[in-house]
Amino acid sequence: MLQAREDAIIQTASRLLAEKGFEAMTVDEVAASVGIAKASLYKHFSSKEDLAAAAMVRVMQRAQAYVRELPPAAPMVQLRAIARWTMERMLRGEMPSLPSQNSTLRAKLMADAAYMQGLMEVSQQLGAWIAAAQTLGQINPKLPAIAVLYTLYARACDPVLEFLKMGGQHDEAQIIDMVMSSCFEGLAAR
Amino acid sequence: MLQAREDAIIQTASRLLAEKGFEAMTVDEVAASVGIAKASLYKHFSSKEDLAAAAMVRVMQRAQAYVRELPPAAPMVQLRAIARWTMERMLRGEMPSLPSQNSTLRAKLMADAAYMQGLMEVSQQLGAWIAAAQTLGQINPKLPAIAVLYTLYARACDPVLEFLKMGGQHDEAQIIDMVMSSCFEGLAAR
DNA sequence: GTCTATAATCAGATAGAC
DNA sequence: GTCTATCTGATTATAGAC
Repeated sequence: MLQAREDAIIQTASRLLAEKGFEAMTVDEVAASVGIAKASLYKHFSSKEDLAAAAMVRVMQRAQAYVRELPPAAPMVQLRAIARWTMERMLRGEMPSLPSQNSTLRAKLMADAAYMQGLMEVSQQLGAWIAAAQTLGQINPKLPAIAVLYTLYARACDPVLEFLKMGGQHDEAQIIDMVMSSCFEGLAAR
Repeated sequence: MLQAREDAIIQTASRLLAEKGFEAMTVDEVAASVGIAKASLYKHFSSKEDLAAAAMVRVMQRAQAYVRELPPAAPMVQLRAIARWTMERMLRGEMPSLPSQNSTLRAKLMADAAYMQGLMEVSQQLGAWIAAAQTLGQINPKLPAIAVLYTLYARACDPVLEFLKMGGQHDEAQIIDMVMSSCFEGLAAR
């Protein structure tokens, strides 16, 4: 039940981080939303940064699990699946994207073994699929693999998703299809 | 000279907004960086939000001027030019992208005549070029024009640019070429 | 472990002299 | 218009009872 409580805290923090970002999210708010006192939250996480880091670790572990459990398929299929999964998470407010600027928070993550292991494993698997897809002539071989990797990661904080959602003209499935198309097929006609 | 001072303040704020975001940027910091006292800054801008809004207005007016002064060319050429200009600004730290979450700041911008006029004019011009390019079969006609527009706007805060820059493996021109390629031609090989 | 209450700090905004 | 000094409120974090 301690584990369950911590999970509830992380889940709430994750949602608020996705909605408002690290600076705008307050610890009071997280505690109130979970339904506990702030001091109780601090028994679980020793700082706001620790809490945010825990949220990042959790989403990274989810990504790790997703990548591991993908059924065997062509590399391009895997890459598309990852992009889709990432965008689904984001549209559901489950993607706690941190400001890429906050250096102390980033330093904390870079020192976190669980986070780094997840990041490494996911990046290596994606890197292998990207290289394979390029060899097969399915991914543009002129793009450095690192640029492809970052482009896929960037789907986790693509503002196009929320702008289109706010517009209210399309449902989530349509929005994801559109961004999938512009990401893989590009804006230019084929 | 009052105008010049205000310009200096806005320029500094713009840079800091690009570097750290609205929440992390402090008014103390802006004032110190300009070389004036905080109270003096408040004689020019009545709140931190006003200051950020002024920075957004300025960049919007720059975009407006850029679009207006583009020499006549095929619509696809214009769209590519805009995307490139946007990314150049961003890489130079001159693109004060606001967190899309801050609602009071967004409300302020939506109520700002100068900002809205710039946004409207730019959006209408881009919309016309997008429609023309689709008619010519140069932009994917299956993508709604609004999705294309948002995708172009999103280049102003694309994290791929700064990640690749941080990597240090490529210079700015190469980075922009890569992101231009993934944006217009897509990740998939042609 | 949870709570109430409080300390400590930081940042936005202002007062008032010059 | 600029400054120094200060106010005010919000927020992170902790103390100490239960």
